[in-house]
Parts: sequence; structure tokens; C-alpha cells
Amino acid sequence: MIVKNEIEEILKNAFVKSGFDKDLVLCSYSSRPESCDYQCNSAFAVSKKYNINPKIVAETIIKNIESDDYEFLFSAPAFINIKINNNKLTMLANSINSSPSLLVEQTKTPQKILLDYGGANIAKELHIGHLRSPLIGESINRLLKLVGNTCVSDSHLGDWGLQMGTTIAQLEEDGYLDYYFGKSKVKKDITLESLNEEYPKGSKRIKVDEAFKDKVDSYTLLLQQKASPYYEIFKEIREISVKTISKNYAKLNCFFTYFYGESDADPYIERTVNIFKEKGLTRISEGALVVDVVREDDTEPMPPAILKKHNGGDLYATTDLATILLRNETEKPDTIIYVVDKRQELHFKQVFRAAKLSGISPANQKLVHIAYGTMNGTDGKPFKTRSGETIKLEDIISMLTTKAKEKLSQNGIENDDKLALQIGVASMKFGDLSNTYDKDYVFNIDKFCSFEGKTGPYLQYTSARIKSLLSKAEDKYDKIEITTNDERNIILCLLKLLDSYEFASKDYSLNTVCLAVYNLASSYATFYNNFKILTCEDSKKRKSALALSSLTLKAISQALDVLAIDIPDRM
RNA sequence: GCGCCAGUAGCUCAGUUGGAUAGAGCACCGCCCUUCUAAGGCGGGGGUCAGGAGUUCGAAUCUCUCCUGGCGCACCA
Repeated sequence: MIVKNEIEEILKNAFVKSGFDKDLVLCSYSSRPESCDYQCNSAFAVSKKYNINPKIVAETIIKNIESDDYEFLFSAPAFINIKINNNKLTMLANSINSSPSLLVEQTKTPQKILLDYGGANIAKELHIGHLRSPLIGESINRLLKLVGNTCVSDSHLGDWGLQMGTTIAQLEEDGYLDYYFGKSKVKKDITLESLNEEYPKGSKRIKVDEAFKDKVDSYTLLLQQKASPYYEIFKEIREISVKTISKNYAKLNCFFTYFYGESDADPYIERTVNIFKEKGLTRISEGALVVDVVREDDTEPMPPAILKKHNGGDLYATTDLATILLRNETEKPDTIIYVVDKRQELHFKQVFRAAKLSGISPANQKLVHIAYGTMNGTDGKPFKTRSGETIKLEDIISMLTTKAKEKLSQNGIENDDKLALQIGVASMKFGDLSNTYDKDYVFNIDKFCSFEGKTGPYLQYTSARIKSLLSKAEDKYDKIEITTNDERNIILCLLKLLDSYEFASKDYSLNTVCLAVYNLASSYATFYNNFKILTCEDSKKRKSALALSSLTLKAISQALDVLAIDIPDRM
């Protein structure tokens, strides 16, 4: 926070000179942009502490200010309004412009961070419910890297639980697995379509058909014991699924360092369970092996974590704990971040507590659950189509692409599939990421497909216009000079955007980055509309405007890179 | 029942440790393309921040209360 920190230093000196406690100094962004750029409201706190009239406090502070770069003004009853002068803004603009990283503040404590994208289930195709985890995860990954951390990511596929037993049992009953079970010499291919049909079918049945549920339980257990042919079938399903998942996630610019799943933790499960047993942390409850994680001060229900089912099978908590052990023996991350929807909050509380109790996660390792909200329909429940189906991710992507193509066609750009995908995906991603991640929000297909106003395509459009402008310019440009209000606004928005990375990396609030980059683009659009750059006859002004445009483009590009949104050359 | 979260413009959402006149986008109305991409810019209308009480110089923000909705509460993930 370049400017804010500097203003606070100036204020602290003035506080000391005035005899006030300098710890009370706080500088914030202006809530009244028409009268100031930054503000300090600390006079009220000082007034209270020393029992002095707040007006006198503010006036005293202002009198003791020493600064050539900023103007400090009194505003009733006791606000201190701060304005940056043009020289300072010019200097800032040029130093940001000459820095490859645009002076984004680097963390003082760089960490190795592992991101866990909380398991797309491999038994079925990706649907709309699988959208937020990779979108949010990918952006957080990029954000944390931008501020100086090292990150690795793991898809952590859901591939070792009941859903696998269910799928295999249902496939078997419908004759897909005759070859594996020796009933046929001909191998029937398992396809994505068959998985889409068979898993939901079996999933419904286990709730009503007890015999089938018993079969599913036993198949799940057999798989977890890597028995034949269950393990071979699992491998085939997994391969088909991973292929599709990675393809679709790549379309969204989401990538993983590792395509691991729960099953990859299997070799660590026995040791994990033994660690708990040896430390005396386990007990048998209703036939299951459990770990108590409740604390005296808990106000919410806190059931024990289950390590082994009554039949010896493994559960979600088991594989998650074994996965932590695996990671601490391979990657040794300082922090593990789970990007998983908030309905699983209790599960992660249990796992985190159990991991700390057992020492599987060292005391200084940070375990974080980014508990994002669900996308709801207008009925307030997780989004379903009118017929009650979930929408496939692939269908959403094609819907977005079609809409983008129509729009491109109006602008005379035909048959550019790649561009249409970039625009469509930008709309969806920005629409999602500009919400606060932890709240549920209403999924609106029109909003996801909209290209006007505060959207991803607006940012792409602004960037494409700058690119086009710069390519037409015949001047060489480097020095920026800030003189007008429009130019001032651009730099002020830029400063806020650069600050937003620090803010966002502390609490994972990508929406602040979204808002800040939109405001930057918007302030540039105003400038662009009011000032015809290429035809300006004053060459100094023209060159400065070009340099300012170039800086704006760099800053928008940096932000969109964090959001994993592509910038096209034209649209 | 217990617990967690939410309720802000017609709609979808922001609102940084409590600050000045509560913002944005969409939708609606009006203006701006003989000049760099109109997916744009400028202006306008639109609010009991769910209701009530309290703390404070000051509350959308903190406390209490109440209403409504969502989610979670051991062998699913």
C-alpha cells in the first residue's frame, strides 16, 4: 500500500508533534472522491482519548503536517481530507510503469502453499456445482503467487468412496462389466454417457433398495482393498473421467499441478489410522473406529470423526487425513488451502482438529477451508433446471460460446471459436468471482451470459481498444504526466487495484480485485471518451496519454491474469 | 431441537478495522459515433439497509430481541 503507508507516516509525525498517540493513526480511501483522495478520521478517537474538542484536534494535526506531496484539509466536524498533488501522482505513475511487476507489494513471509480443489466426483460428468471450486481456486493460486508465494494445486478427485461402489454395482447389473466378471469374452466400453446414467440411477436405488445398498457397501470395501476386478474397473472409470475433467477445466483456464484423488492417499491410510491408535485417540463407537474432536467450549454440535466404518471401510475423513500425511511427507507445505463448498464446513473442522491432535499436521502448519457458497436458483436452493436436472458444465460452456459468437458476428468477426470461448468464459468467471465467495448467490444464466456493464467482456473490450490504439500510434512514448481529473482518476484507481492484491491475499476476497480492475477500466473509458489521443496536436500530451494507456493495459492484464481471464487482441 | 450463515434500489450484488449525502451493474428514461472498437461515454428517476430496542459525537456495520430464508448436525462426499 504505497500511498496509504506514506500518508500514515506523515500523519504519525504530525501526531507525535501534536502530542497525540501515533498508534491512533489510520488512513483510509476517500468516501467522498469529489473532495479528497484519502481521508483520516482519527481525530475523533484522539478527541475521546484526550478529552479535547475534535475540531481542535484535527486542526492541530493539520497544522503540524509536513508534506509537499499531499494536501491536508480540515472538514467539519473533524475529518482530515487528503489530496495527492499532480506531481506526486505523475511520479507514482512513472515508477509503477517502469516496474515489471507494477510495484505489487510482495509478502514478507513467502510460503509454500498447497491448494486442494475438493474433489470433483469421478463417477459422473462435471456439472454446474463443480464450477466454483476451480474458478476460485485457480484465482487464489495466481493471486498468492503474484504476492510472492509458491503454490501447487491438487484436484483431489472424489474417487475412493461409496460413489465408486455404487457406480460399479449399477454398471455390473446393467451388463457393462460382464467381461470383467467373466460372463463375456467381449469387453464393453464404459463411456461418459453410461456413467452419467448409471451413477445417478444407482445413487437413487441405495436409498430404497436395501439389498442393493449392501452390495454397494461390499463393492466399496472390495475396491478399497484393491480387489480384482473392482480396482481394474475403477482405473478405467477414472481414466475416462480425468480426461474429460481436465479438458473442461482447461477451457476455463483452470489447471492442476497434480491430478491426485482420494485413492492416492490409500497407501497412507493404515499408517494414519495407526498414528491415532498409538496416541490413544481412538475409540469404538457403534462398531466404528472414531476420534473425538469435541472441545469444551464448542457451542455447535461436534460429532467424532470416523476413521473406519463398522465393516472396516474408509470414509471421507480417513482419506483426507491420510492425504495430509502424504502431503507432509512429499510437498511439506506451510499452508494447505481447501477450496470446497461451505456445506462441508463441519467435516473440515473435524479433520483439522484430528490432524492437529495426532500431529499429522504439525502445529505451525496452517489449514484453511475456503468455504464458498453455493449457486442457487431463484428458489434459494442449489441451482437446477426447470425439469430438476443439473446443467452440465459442458452445456454452459457451449451456451456461453454461442452467445459470444452471435455478438462477434454483429461486429463482423466470424468463425473465431477460440475468441468466442475466451469471451464467454470471461463473462462467467467475472460474474462468479465478483461475488463474495462465502455467500450463496443466485445463479442467473442471463448474467453469466451478459457482456455489457460490469462484466468480464467489458474488461476485455477496454483492453482490446487500448491494444488497437497503441498499434496505431506512431509515436514513441514513455513519460506519463498527470494533469487532468480524468488522468488523476486513472492513477487513483490503479493504486487501489495494486493495493487490492494485498488485501485479497489476506482474506481471499477476489471480489475486491474484480471491483478494482473494473473501476480502473471504467476510469480509463471516461478518459478515452473525453480525449482523442491520436489526433491530439500537442505531442507531449499525446505521448503521455499513450504511455498512460499502455500502463492501464498492463495493470488490467495483470489483474485479468490473476482472475485467469484471457485478453484478446480484438473483439 | 441445537448450531452456523444470510436479509441493502424492480432484479443481481458491493459496501475495507463504526464516519460525511448508502454505491455499482442490469432494467427504465434522455443525450453523445464526419475523429483512436458504441460490448462504450454522459445525465436522470428509483432506498424505512427485514422489523424493534440499545451502545456511540456518529450504526448497513457492534450488542440484544424478533421475523423470514438457506445450510449443517457420525458410518454420503
